[in-house]
Amino acid sequence: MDDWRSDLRARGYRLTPQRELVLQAVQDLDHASPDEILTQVRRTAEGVNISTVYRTLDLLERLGLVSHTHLRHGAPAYHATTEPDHVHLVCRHCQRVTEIEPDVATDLVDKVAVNHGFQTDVRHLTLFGTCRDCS
Amino acid sequence: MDDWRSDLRARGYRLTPQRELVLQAVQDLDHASPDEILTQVRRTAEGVNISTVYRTLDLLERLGLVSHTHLRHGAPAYHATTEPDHVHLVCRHCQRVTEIEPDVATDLVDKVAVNHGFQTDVRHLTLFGTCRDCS
DNA sequence: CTACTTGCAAACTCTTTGCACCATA
DNA sequence: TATGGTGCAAAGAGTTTGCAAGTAG
Repeated sequence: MDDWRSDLRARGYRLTPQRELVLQAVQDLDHASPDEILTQVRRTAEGVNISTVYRTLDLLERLGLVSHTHLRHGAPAYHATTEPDHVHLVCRHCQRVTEIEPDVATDLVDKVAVNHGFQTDVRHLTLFGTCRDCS
Repeated sequence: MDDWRSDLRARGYRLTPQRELVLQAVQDLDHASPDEILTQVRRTAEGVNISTVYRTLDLLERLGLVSHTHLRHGAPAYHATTEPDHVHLVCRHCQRVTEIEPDVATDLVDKVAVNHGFQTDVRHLTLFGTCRDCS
């Protein structure tokens, strides 16, 4: 929760305001696109550039602090790994995104591990379909 | 299997060589990107344009003849709906894509239907993680 | 013939990269 | 002060759109 800063430095990276702001924005926004993250960051630091956001998200993801999924067509959705894990339901009709408990996938994850030796990253699991209201 | 042609016309669309070729390419290639589909189509009809491929994939998807998922970063992967349903496993390390039987997801699909009233489209289900060889 | 389709080119969105300047450690 | 990081601008992928010319029905 706290000392990603030490970890960052321990790996030879520098702690910059941009990196703190991007991480903060990811935590505050939840499921934000790089562009939305930039907008949020710019509320505090106007001069920050989109390419810095991309580079930083990449770094934070490699450090295990953030993670991304593809919920919509174009841009990926980033969220902080400090949040509890969850699975996403995306409705193809109304585009609504719902977060649900990850344990609905336990059976699936186990079967795939046993049958195929595949370790599923549940945080990237997204189900596309039709929600209650649209069916 | 056969008379999508009648269906197409019944809905007021025209049957063009481009449409036949794109559908054929999707069936032949499996998991191809729009760009790969174009390359395949051009082996027969050189003059076909990428925008026609996009427009045609869109149409074929609306007619229920093809379907797409996001297996890699950029381009979507199209496959024919005549193929048996399957779930995709994508390894984040070696990028390998494996198709598995859709029944591993039965429990998940049922739970989500009961608990959230959500109808999952199993054909779009993709699990990201680490394959046996990479773990 | 007429309306639907296509090819072409330009525009757009999202992302990456090279480079000179800047700032952390 | 040395090296890693940033902003900027330009280049790249992937996709969409307007329009004139082509063609299926």
